[in-house]
Amino acid sequence: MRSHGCGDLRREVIGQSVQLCGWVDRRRDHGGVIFVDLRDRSGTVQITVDPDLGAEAFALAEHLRNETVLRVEGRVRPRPAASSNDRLATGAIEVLASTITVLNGVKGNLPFQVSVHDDESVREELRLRHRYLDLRRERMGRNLRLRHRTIQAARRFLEDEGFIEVETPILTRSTPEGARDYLVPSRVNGGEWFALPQSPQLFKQLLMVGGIERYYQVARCFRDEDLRADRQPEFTQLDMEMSFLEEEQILALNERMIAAIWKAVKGIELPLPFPRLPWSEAMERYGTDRPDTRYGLELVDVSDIVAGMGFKVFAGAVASGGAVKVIAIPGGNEAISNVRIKPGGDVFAEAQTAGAGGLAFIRVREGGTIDSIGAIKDNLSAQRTAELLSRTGALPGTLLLFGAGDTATVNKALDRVRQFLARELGLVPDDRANDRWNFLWVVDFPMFGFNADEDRLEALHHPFCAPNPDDLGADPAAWGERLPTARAQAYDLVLNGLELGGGSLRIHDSALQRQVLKTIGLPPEEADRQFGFLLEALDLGAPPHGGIAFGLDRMVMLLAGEESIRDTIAFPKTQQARCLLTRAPADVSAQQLEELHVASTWSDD
RNA sequence: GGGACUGUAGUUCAACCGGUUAGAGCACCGCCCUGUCACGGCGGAAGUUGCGGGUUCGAAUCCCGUCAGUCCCGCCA
Repeated sequence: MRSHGCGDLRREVIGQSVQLCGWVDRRRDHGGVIFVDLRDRSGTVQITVDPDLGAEAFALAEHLRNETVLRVEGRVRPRPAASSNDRLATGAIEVLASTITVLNGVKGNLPFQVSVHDDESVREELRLRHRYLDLRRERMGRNLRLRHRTIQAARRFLEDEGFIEVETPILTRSTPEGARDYLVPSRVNGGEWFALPQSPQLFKQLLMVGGIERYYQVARCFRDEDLRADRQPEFTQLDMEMSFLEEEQILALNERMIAAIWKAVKGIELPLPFPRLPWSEAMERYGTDRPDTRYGLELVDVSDIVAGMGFKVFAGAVASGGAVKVIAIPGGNEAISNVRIKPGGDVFAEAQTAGAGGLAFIRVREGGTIDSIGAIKDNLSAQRTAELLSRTGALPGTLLLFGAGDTATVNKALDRVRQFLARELGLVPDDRANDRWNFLWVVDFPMFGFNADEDRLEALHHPFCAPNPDDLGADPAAWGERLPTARAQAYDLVLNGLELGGGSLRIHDSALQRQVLKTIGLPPEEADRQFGFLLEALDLGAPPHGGIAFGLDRMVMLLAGEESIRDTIAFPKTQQARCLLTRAPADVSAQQLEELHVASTWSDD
């Protein structure tokens, strides 16, 4: 049907007859001569239609509309010197058309412009409803090719490292913990349900028990939770698991894989190894387990300094077991007005969103004097003031913003404020030049976090993470006591303040696995019912193993410089978890439900 | 479940404090144009201002409700 790609034509083929297929990107009709930019996935080329050299083609070209699908036969010739276009890869040549065939037309109006020259932003609702048109546009085509190159780079690397790609079930069983499951009723086994996997976690561990040793998968995962710019109900993980490796070896291997991907996709040599930061230090200095370390504004704990002082917000927070932490903003006196810190201000709003009651502040003046609200100023001794300035390293002109309360809220609020101010003050580099890809391993996560709503411990990653043996001790009798505060051999890869992936060494001892399940409140009989297959496998020669999973959509998003993973997915869903293209989800017939032994309780009220 | 923003021609946007016939670019249709490349020129058609209700002499504009999209909180091991 065609001999060349439109965008592949160069001087080398001058004089040759070519056959091209593609879409009309634009048409320029000069009355006597008509230019048609023909576009296929390789690019665009100018088709020149001259009435003297094909009356039929000319008559047809006079009424060609954008996005009409054409086959063009013609001869490649150099453009007149003055008409050469060096902004176009094919700009030195053109194709003089002898025959034009319309393969398909466009009926009615296009929902939006497709042309490569049209970078107008289009309402996302329309882009999603006519996704096939959106995919024809430059941006989405580029993103999907970039996604492909990302996956290919990972596959090449993992192939060289001896990994094999194994598919795991999409229809599996629902397990407790974690996100809501998408459920699928079983017709054959009435009243019973499959769940779509939230991740292939258990299967990849079983593959290790199965002696695969090195597994990976580009794995679709499903979670029935509310959406965000970086969360879709179905998303893709680059999922890996390996046997007989220490934690450090796993990190090193994954760093090399990330470096290989960045090299292949961006042509960038990432410096290895990536820094490692213990979780506790991340929380202390940044208030989050995925800090953006491209800029300062670190959190400073001043609880001990303000403990027992007359300002009750500070003293009370410390007395009730919480914390008082500070962000010191050099030059903040100039940059941030009181109005912005007080109720109604944008900085205040950031803290409030995170659950903080407000932000206390101190402005550092010349000669070690301070300005603040009376309640703070009047209650802060010279001694305490000096200690504050010393600990925060605050010079004159510095604004100190305080968070006070329970430690989790303080961390959360100041983390938000820190990120907000970094953007406001222009501290976040918006280019992604070499050194701006700020990778970081956060290691030594705790095994558990406390879920106040359910009044129980829950796994911070998932309940199959292996605890750190140093924290656990050798005596199994002490496990129950020592586990709740133990660190896990778990790690997250953080890039510019976003979690790119995470993993852990896994438990390969059934007694320890039972103990962990018990710790999160799963009674033994329930553990056996839900996870008996895993516990049994662990007893039948499970090797030490561990792994990691990367959020592929998010990785591609960052590589592509996009701000939503929807722009890296061919057919994404809206925030209401709908597919605007197919109109899914949708009604099914009563007969289908009956066959599935399902009755709907839904009502519109 | 909650908060915020957006919705005007096929599309991207405009329309000031509520006041004339809701405008412009691109796309579309017609005519002109032989070297453009986001071609150019002339003309034309195209609107349930998301939908429903209310306030008002008068509503794209104000109010209430609703639908859709987006961002965020909750939620997401």
